[in-house]
Amino acid sequence: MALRHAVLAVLLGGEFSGYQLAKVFDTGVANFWYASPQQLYTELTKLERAGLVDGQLVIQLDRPNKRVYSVTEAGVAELVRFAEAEAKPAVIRDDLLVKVHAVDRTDAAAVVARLEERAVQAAAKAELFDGTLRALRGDLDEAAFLATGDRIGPYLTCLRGWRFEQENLDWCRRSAALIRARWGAEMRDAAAE
Amino acid sequence: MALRHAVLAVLLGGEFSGYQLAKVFDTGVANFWYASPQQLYTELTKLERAGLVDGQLVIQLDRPNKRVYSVTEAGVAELVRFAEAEAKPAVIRDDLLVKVHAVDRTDAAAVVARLEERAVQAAAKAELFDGTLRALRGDLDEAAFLATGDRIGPYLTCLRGWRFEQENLDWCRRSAALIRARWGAEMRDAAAE
DNA sequence: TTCAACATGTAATAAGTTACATGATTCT
DNA sequence: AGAATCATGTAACTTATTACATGTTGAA
Repeated sequence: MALRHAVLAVLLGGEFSGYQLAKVFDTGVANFWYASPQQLYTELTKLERAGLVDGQLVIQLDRPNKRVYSVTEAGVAELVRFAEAEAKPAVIRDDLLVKVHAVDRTDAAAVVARLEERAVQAAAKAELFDGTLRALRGDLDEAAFLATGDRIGPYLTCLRGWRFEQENLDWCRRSAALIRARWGAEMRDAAAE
Repeated sequence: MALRHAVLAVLLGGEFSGYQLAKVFDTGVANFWYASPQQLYTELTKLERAGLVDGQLVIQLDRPNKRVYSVTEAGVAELVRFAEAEAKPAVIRDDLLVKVHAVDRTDAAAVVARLEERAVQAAAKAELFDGTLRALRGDLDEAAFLATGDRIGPYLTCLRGWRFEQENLDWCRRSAALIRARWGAEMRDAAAE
């Protein structure tokens, strides 16, 4: 009963097939929800049976046919109910932070490597979100778009995702540098062995 | 096989009972992992059977007895293996951002209310983490602590959590103000009905 | 004596992940 | 002919959530 609303919220932005949705959810939809393709296919089936979305077969000549979904009136009503309910605290589960938390007793060189990998990913995501924000704004500047644009919801969530990834990048770099500074000698010793 | 490492990482900081751990995980352990008490009790049982933690009964006169756990050598070895494995992308699932994403088609007043609730929670958490950071630093300033303190891992993760909550607070406030500005008239109309 | 905090679990259900399966179409 | 992308699912398994269940101790 949770993925359901995330899917409905994304489908407000237009018609999507399961495959297209899977790509959107794979990047984490501006960092607020992640779902696997398998989850999406089953969820779309459930949503359609519940009458919250409407699926239409699209015949394609240049590639395999697909089924695209759009939100029904009942689906919008469900989103309204959801908006009024209390928001649960966000669920965050991050492997990398567990590794950093334990760094003093494990393997500093390995943790630094993981931080650097994540930094690269964070930079890529920040740039991706930046592009999305520009596309949503169009010709308008941010203030004008937020005052007059037709859908500010996706813009606000994307802004949050963008800032999150920028902070992530900054934190990964600083943490890696600090760990290097403390375990530099040992890391060189280990490399020399 | 995921909560396991988060529990081990926290237990590196000392002995904890299931009940104490539950309180730590309830705040999200500096925003990198959330787990319910039920999960923790079952996980601790599994960890002890696997020999990764060691449980000791503590007789208490002033309150019910408890069982406190500490990480064994095998537990530390498991954390080292974990540190070297690739970090999975973080899982984030946030109800509130779904509500905001859909705000243009749902109930702006309700979403603003949820944003304000979250802002209060974020401010409280930021302050909590700030206190934790100060306690970890002791008399030292941040640079000195990071250079010479005996465990910087928990400090770095707490720093991340602190920044995250500050950003959260800022985003909630700005988003609420923007939504109010756009739907102010309608929100007043609805309130007047 | 009732409430809050301390303390620990089990069972049923829901959700999410991983592995398995298939097939079309385009490009090299 | 083989790889990449598009496209959609099912089944088995692992995790997480929710509901249930119990009991101690201290303070109001």
